[in-house]
Amino acid sequence: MLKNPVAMLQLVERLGNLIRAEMRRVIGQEGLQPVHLEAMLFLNQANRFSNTPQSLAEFLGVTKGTVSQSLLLLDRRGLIERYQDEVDRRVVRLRLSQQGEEMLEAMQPASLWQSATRNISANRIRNGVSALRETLYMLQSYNGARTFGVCNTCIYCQRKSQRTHHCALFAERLSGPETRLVCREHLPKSAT
Amino acid sequence: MLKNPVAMLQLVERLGNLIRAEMRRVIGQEGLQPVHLEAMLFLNQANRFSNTPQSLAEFLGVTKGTVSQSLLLLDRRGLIERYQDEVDRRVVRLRLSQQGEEMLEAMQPASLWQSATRNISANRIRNGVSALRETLYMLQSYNGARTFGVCNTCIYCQRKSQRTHHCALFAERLSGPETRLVCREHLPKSAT
DNA sequence: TAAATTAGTATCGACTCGATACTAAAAAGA
DNA sequence: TCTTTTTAGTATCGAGTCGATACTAATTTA
Repeated sequence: MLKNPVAMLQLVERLGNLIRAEMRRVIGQEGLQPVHLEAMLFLNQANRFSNTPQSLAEFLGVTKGTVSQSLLLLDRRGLIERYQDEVDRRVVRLRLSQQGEEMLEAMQPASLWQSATRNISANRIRNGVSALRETLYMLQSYNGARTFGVCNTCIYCQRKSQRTHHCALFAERLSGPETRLVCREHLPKSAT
Repeated sequence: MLKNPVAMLQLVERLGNLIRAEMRRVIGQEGLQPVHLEAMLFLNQANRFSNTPQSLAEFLGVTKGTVSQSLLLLDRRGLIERYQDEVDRRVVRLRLSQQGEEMLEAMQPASLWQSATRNISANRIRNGVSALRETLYMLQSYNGARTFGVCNTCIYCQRKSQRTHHCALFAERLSGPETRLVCREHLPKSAT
C-alpha cells in the first residue's frame, strides 16, 4: 500500500478535471462541450487509418451511438467534414473543415499549461512524463484499450531510409509527416 | 516552445479521460455518473469548514445550481445527508451517509491504478508527483481557484504540540485526523 | 432599519451518454 | 453461389449534466 502512487492518481484526476473545466469555459463560448474539443483534437492528430467514427469512439471511451450524436453536431456547425470511404462503403471518413482547423488554431489549449510548467526543471518533467506514459500503457493494456500512439513508438513501424517509413501492419508506405500522427492500431514497442 | 510539457499535458488529459471512462463504467452500474463519484470522494475528504454545496461547486468547477441538482440525486439515493448549519442558517452541511461510505469502500477506485504503477521506480513517481503538484498549484493560482489541500501544506496551520494543531485562519483547534482532510481555505506554503 | 450580499433551490433548454433497435455493406460459411 | 454473420454507422428514448436565469431566505453592511 504505497502512498505516492495514490497521490499521483489524485493529482492526475484533479488536473484532468481542471483541464476539463477550463475546456468548458473556453469552448462553451462557442456553444460546444468539452467532448467536442477532444474530438476535434483527435481528428487533428489521427492518421488515415484512424479518422473514423468507430476509432473516435474508442479514443473517447464512449459508444458509437454517442459519438454519432456528437459528430452530427460538429457537422451542423461546419467544423468537420464527413465523406464515404472509397473501398469499404460502410465506413465514414472524418476530417476537420477549414473552419474547424481555424477554431483549433485560435484556441491554443496548451498555452496556460505552458506557463504553469515554466519553472519546473526539465529533469523532473522528463521523469514525470516517463512515469505517466508507462502508467498509461499499463492501464490501457489492462482493459484491452488501444494506445493511440505515433509511429515511431510502434512495433509495426519500419524505417526504410532517411525519410521513408513502412507500416508492417497495413503494408503501406508512410511519409515523414504521417509518422507523427496517431494510429488506432498502434502497438507500443516497450509492451512486455 | 518546449515539447515535454505538451507531452505531459496530453498524458494527463488522456489519463484523466481514461479514469473518467473507468469511473463511468464502474459507477454506471449504480445508475450514477462520474461527477457523483467525484462529489462523494470530495465529501469523504472535506473538513468541517468545507462540507457545503458551495465548496463542492468550487471543487468541481461547476455552478452552484448544477451542484444542487447532483446533490438532489445523491440525497434521493440515500448516499448523502444534508443538515442545516447551527449558526448560519443559510448554509447546508453535507456528509456521506452510512450507505454512501459503504459504496465508496466497496468501489476501491484506486486499485487498478495501484497495479498499473507497480513497476515504476519510486524515484520517477516522486519526481512525477512533484512536477504535477507544482503544475496544479500554478494552474490554480492563475484562475484564482482554490487549492483544496490538507493542513500540513497550509500556511495557516500551526503545530502546537505533538498532536495538537491550530488553524490561524479559523482560529480553532484541530485534531490530528482533521489535519489530514482537505480545506477550501487552504493556501499552499510554497506559494511564491 | 433598509439595502446589499450570500447560500441555496427551481426551472428551462441544449447536450451527453448508454441502451436498444435499426440499415446497409462486407466477410465468412455452407 | 447463396445464406448467415459480422461490422460501421445512424436513429430514438430516457435520465442526467450543465449554464443561465430567476427566485427565497438568512446574514451583513450601510
